[in-house]
Amino acid sequence: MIVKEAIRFFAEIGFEGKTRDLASRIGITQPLLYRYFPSKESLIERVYQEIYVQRWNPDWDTLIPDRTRPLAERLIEFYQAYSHAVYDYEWVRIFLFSGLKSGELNDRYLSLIRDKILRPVCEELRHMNNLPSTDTIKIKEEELELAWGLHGMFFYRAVRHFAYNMPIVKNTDQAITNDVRLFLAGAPAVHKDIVERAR
Amino acid sequence: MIVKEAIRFFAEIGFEGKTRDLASRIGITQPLLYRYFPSKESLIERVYQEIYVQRWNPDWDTLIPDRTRPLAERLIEFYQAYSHAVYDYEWVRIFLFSGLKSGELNDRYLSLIRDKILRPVCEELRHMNNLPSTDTIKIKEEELELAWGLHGMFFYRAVRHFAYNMPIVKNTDQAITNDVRLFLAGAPAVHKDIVERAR
DNA sequence: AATGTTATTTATCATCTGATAATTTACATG
DNA sequence: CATGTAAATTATCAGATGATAAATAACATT
Repeated sequence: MIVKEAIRFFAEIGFEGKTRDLASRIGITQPLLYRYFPSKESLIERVYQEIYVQRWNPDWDTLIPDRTRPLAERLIEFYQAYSHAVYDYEWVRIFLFSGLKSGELNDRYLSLIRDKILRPVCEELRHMNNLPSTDTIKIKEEELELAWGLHGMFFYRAVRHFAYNMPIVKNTDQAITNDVRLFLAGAPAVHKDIVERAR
Repeated sequence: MIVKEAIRFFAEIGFEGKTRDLASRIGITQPLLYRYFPSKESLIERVYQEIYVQRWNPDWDTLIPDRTRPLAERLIEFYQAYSHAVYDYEWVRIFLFSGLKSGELNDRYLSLIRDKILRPVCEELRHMNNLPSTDTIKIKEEELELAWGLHGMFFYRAVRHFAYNMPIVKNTDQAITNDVRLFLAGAPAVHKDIVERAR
């Protein structure tokens, strides 16, 4: 109960939220928190762990590189599934709070995004557009930045909604579909130049 | 001096930053702050004002709708110019902190983005792709959401850099150019369907 | 019901924090 | 140089805040 409410509480208020307010929300007294957690900091650590756990489904590892299916289909399926895991009030806000605080914790997760989503996307884009494989010409920063653009379309929607409190788009799945289609239709126009430039 | 350092300070620490720490940074004593500002809250208000001022250049109003030039050229010029105004440590972080805190202040600014950037972009996209004008068929939520995608590519880069502390991309102008080119090349593939669906 | 153990609350501490009052320093003006 | 005013510092306050200790309530076992 403490952890569950702490996640909600810190997501809403930020980590400067007072232990008394948290306790009052749970319906217990403030010192009771200290029977279960030695300090506020340790409770926050627990919140981090809880929040970061199980946000990546191992099935997704094989989803993006599966060339038996059209890339658009794979990316749409992936981002729709992924959105169900991370398009979430608590996750988005705690991720932002944590980033603004130190950034340490986000590093791990951003590496995951880069290695499990963006690099594979670059590889598939190369393949789709008949460009040299990433073995012969390795992925360039500028190329990865293009893929971050796709991720930005996706994640900025969550930022607008959960951090800026903008009204939610009616059909998220449709918006994701549009983003991916636009991205894949537009990528060839710039991707080739980027790879050429990299030679 | 107080305001200048307060901006830097609150951007770094967040609005929970202590007045003593701020004073110590400026090199003055904490009570002296209260000679110039009646409360911490009023100082934060001042920081808001200072930060939001002059972030929009009136010249930009006519830049995006100027059909004598190619749309790509206009959008690239706009976003490169715009990035010089807002791609900034203090602005991005205070905007995020303020959003996470209440969202009130961001509303005004997001309305500006919508009305001065995204709606014009939708109108130009309609024109470029020979779709009905926004007078006959008004801009749909889903269509605006597409344009938010472009903005997301742009702004999420700033979030990654200033909130998550990711290393900066070497050539921001090139990245913006790529984003706009990709967006304009990809938009026709989805834009028509969206407008059709709106009928 | 008696007794020991665990869970929870009440009372409290030391420190921090925004804010104010009293005092001192710096400075401008004649 | 004297004197009045503004600027800044020192000394403090009241309430908040993370954390601890002591007391009480709840509960399980016999």
